[in-house]
Amino acid sequence: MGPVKQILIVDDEAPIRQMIAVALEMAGFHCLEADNAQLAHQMIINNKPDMVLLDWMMPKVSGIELARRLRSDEQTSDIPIIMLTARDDEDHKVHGLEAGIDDYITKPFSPRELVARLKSVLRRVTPKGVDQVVEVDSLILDPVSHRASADGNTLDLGPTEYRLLQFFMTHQDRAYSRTQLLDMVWGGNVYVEERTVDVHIRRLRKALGKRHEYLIQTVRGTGYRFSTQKP
Amino acid sequence: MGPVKQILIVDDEAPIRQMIAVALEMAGFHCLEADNAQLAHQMIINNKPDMVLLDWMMPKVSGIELARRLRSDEQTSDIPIIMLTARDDEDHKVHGLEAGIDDYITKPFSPRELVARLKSVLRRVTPKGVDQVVEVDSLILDPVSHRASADGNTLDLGPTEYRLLQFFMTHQDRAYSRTQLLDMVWGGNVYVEERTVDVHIRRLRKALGKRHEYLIQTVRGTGYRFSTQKP
DNA sequence: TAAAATTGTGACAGAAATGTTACAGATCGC
DNA sequence: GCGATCTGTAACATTTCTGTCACAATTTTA
Repeated sequence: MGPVKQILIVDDEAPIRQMIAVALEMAGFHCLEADNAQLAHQMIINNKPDMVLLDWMMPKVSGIELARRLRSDEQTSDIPIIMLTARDDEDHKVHGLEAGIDDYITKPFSPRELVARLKSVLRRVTPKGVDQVVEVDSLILDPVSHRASADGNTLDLGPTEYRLLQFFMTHQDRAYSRTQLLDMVWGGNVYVEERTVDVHIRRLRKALGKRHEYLIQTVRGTGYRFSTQKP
Repeated sequence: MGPVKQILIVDDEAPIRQMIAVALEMAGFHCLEADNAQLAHQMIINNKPDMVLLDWMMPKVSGIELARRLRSDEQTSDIPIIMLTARDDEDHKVHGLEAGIDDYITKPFSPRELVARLKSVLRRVTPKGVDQVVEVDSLILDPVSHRASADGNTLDLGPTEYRLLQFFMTHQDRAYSRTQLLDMVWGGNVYVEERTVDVHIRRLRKALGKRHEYLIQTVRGTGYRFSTQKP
């Protein structure tokens, strides 16, 4: 077991912070606490915690705002973030994903659940900020210029295909159901047939070409997965 | 649609147990019952249920005490617990939180409420808690990427074979009858010939290959068992 | 040892899931 | 308004999976 992980808890309500802190300490983590975003930012820069637990709703600077700032700063863009959110709001989830949130926990949650999710995220340290160029097997996605290219050639993708590819490239090695993809890529509250996902998958595969289409794998009975490891 | 969830109901009053059991069976769960903590503990170790419904007040060993024991044992610390409590006592809730209770239901409650809470907890806990990578003798099952591999090569499994393997890998060293397997892996309310299990076992063994097929052992007259220990 | 259970195995047809194509309406820049 | 894209669906084509059956192989029983 590696060194003790430092977790920064950011929430303006002291009781919640403490409850979380107790649970985490019992699970063998080391906790830092901050009751506002400014202080949190300071502590993050000074202490470089291994993860930040961030309350969505906070006075002044909101959690999501802080998340954006952390992501846009080279120095802090690697640190995984778990968002604590009071409502089960799909819109928020989508925005959160864009801001590079690694996971969500909806209040109320049990300490055990928190610890489990936290461990899961730590295990999967995918320190890719959202605004970072992602490269996979000479497939390059540049969110800044909003273009994807393979072997130097720009891919001709529609907006949806681009978002789909972006989502996949930042969430590799994980199987997603059609519903999840609709949630994450289309945005939760649209009603679209599940089969529509298949069609877009097909378009994306076609655009990727023979050389790269293997990256998008179908997981029969479940959905799809993006992985460099061949099926 | 995963395997059917097994719920253990622990309460010393038989009518309450039955009422709960009926409600849960109707909702598609599979129920086990225990009328005291000792028996419950035994059943939990033997059957590894997906969740425990635990009455707070019981003769001899109380519910909260059993919860603590379950939590402190590595083997059972993952199993979610919902506490059935007669009074709406805040103190208890706090103690319960520390003991890792996942939710509370205050008696009297409606069956619908119970099922709703139970599903909610399963939804929250199951994906992350159970989504642990399982590894057995260089056989790896990763529920997140929904992939099983042996010696680095992905196994080619159909959905049912995958679920079967997943069930076995998380329920090792215990023999299951064909009926039980149909309940757990197929889902209780389908009518399928028992021999069908044999066929899937055969397919799974084939997919595992010579090197690993020994893991699935035939228990003549009973069913099958998954174990690294040769018979 | 023969008969009876029990389990292993291969084949197959129907079912289910996914791939693929075509198309009509929507959207957008001009 | 107009052409070019892009989208979501429906319809049809393919692939893959499933449950059974019939028969073989193995173990138990008598």
